[in-house]
Amino acid sequence: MPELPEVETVRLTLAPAVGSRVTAIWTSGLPLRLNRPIDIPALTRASRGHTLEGIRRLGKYLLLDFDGRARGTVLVHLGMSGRLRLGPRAAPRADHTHVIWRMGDRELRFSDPRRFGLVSTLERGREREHPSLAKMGPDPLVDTVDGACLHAAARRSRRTLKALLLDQHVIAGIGNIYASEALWQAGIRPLLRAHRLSRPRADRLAQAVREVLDRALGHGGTSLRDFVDADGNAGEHAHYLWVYGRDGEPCPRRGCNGRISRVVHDGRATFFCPRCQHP
DNA sequence: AGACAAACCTGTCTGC
DNA sequence: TGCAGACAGGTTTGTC
Repeated sequence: MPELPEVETVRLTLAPAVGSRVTAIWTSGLPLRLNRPIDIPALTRASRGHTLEGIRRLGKYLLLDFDGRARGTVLVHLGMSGRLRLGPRAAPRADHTHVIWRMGDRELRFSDPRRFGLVSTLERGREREHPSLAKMGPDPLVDTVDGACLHAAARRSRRTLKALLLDQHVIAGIGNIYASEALWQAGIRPLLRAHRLSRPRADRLAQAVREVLDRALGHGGTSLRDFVDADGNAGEHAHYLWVYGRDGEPCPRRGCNGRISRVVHDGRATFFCPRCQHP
């Protein structure tokens, strides 16, 4: 489900929880990503009895920073179907709820039907020692992801550009939807070999990545099915997608009379216009 | 190195 | 109406 704009939308809508103290924790006991159980003692140490001081995002990961001697951070990844919701304690519990942080008369709840998500803990200042974050690349909304940086990564890779964009070690936060969208905006074929990307086209692609993510964030993210923000609202960006999920439809680029194609690459649906996206 | 498939799991949609 | 199969925003692991 969630790529960078969706995760950032969750982060922004979770802001009202900042300043709240966790009074109790509940977990389902079911394992999440990789069949790994949640480390309940570590989660308790990091958050119970502590006040949520702030929420950060690194790529598709959220980091919930708590105060107290432990200065613990709870790491959350939403996987494909994960949700973080903030609501009244009395609200009915959604199916597949796995973690609840009680905060006075409100609760922060993590639910995830497919259980591809992650809830873990780490020590503040040691983010980069966590295996999930250790090799994470720059984040386009926070760090500089420009043509120079993209070109440098591309020139030493013989993979396709789509695969490069999806590699979180290269750029953090792009997923399957926005990889196709950014390549369409830049007018570049997804299956072009990365090392053949010229510097001017790298500039265009870097610009496209930023614009695509910004635009989606402005719409509160893309809800194809599952995604909702912390208040339970769906994002609007699905109405504005140019190519993702639109195979057979006319290319939306002005003056282009092509039709959107769908191919499967690396086992994932990839959408592009064969007419205006050049190899 | 990188392509590919399978694995993790549930829900939804399609076609018969 | 039921059932089988395909497919889904992600990441990890293993094989070739």
